[in-house]
Amino acid sequence: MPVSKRIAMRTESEAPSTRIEQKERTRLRLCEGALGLIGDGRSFTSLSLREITREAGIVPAAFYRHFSDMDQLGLALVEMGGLTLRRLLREARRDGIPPTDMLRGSVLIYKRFVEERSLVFRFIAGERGGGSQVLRNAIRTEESHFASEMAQDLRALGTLKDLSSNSLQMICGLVVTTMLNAASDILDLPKAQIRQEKEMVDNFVRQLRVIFIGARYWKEN
Amino acid sequence: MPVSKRIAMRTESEAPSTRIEQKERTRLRLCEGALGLIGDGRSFTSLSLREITREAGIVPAAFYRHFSDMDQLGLALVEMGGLTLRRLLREARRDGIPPTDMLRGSVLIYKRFVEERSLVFRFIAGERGGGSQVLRNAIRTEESHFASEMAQDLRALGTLKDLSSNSLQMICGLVVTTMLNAASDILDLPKAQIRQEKEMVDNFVRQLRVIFIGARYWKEN
DNA sequence: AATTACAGTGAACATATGTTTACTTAATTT
DNA sequence: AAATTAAGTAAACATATGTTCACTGTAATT
Repeated sequence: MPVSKRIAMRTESEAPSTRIEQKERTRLRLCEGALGLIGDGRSFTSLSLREITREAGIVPAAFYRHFSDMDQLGLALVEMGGLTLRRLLREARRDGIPPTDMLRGSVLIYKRFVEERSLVFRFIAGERGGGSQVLRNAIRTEESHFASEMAQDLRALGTLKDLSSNSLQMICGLVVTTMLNAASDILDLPKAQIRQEKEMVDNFVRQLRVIFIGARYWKEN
Repeated sequence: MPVSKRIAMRTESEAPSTRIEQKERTRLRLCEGALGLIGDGRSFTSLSLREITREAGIVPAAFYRHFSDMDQLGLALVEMGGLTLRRLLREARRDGIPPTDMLRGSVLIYKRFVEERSLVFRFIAGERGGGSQVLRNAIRTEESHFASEMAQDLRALGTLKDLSSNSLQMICGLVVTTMLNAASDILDLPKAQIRQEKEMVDNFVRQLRVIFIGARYWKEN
């Protein structure tokens, strides 16, 4: 089952391999190993150090060259999750928002985005409420950064002009949690059940619509 | 560390103990043992059968007299969670909604409710997005029942008269996920940090307000 | 060219795990 | 009162775990 039968030090046509590059590479293999196991339907907290190193193709003891602890690996994954979320916003900024039926368009883009990065989202959605205190807090921080960036973008777009930045932040927080909840739903969609899929997307779109209507009519204090 | 040093069969002043009662009792001890470990900051998926039986004061093999599987124990806990949610609504129905500042009042009641049943809510909040597929689906079902009941209650109260029951269900779904997200926040509140506590409650209240404003101005299709 | 730093090895450790099997012992049924 | 049922026991099993230690080979530094 281990995904890599590659040995670690022998640089087999992989790259010129400076030392730090090589270290980076196996560090990444550890992260991806963990994500891979999560993809098999396991929760991060239930993973053992040994299966992860097995997956990464190194010996258990070598784990400690990269992380002092499973929690540290978890934090690295949270950071990957944060980067992923930022990329979502960056791409949205670049491509602009779909001109007609903005919300539905955005939701479909988001859905695709989640599906293409299913492992990271599984991890985030999974450890957000469960896992260890440390991870939960780290994820919360990442979420709130994400919400802040989203608020900035909305400001820049001139959406919801009348809201105080405080209120805007609070609303973006609500949007973010709704998005992450939806991520979990998206990932659990039975394959090729387009009926159920339509329904889920529809529900998601309508929930966001409710939030934005609420935001438009929001009165400070 | 095991919370019960009590032996199982010897009925030591516990009760008259018919056989089924006794079985029920240790079954409960298994559930509570699991919840207890979750309370220590562990996720359900990471618990082992053996620690749970240790906690319950029985021998590992005896576990199978009650559940064929850890997943089955999980499902029992989900059911407990469902019952807990129903009780929340039942009490709300009985006591009525706080007359002034309804939302804030409800939130404070909910907060207290969550804190008093922290273990069940930790479990639900934790396994909702993570854990096994089976558990996630079971929790989803429970959530949707909860949302339905809430919708019924809102109907009976004459709130949001103009909404189709479909839309009402969708909005209650949003409220429920927001509540469960908040539950996670409530449980992670650092003890006696009333500043942070106020802020969290405030945010929660305002998010719900946004949703209900959105609901009031919602137009079908 | 000689030295050093260090990512990865391999073996050993003490413990923990899930599941099975034959058993005991008390409540229930006959 | 005797026979049956079944919750809980005790021991054994094969495997898995996290962490340690002295090691090796090579890229990097001197």
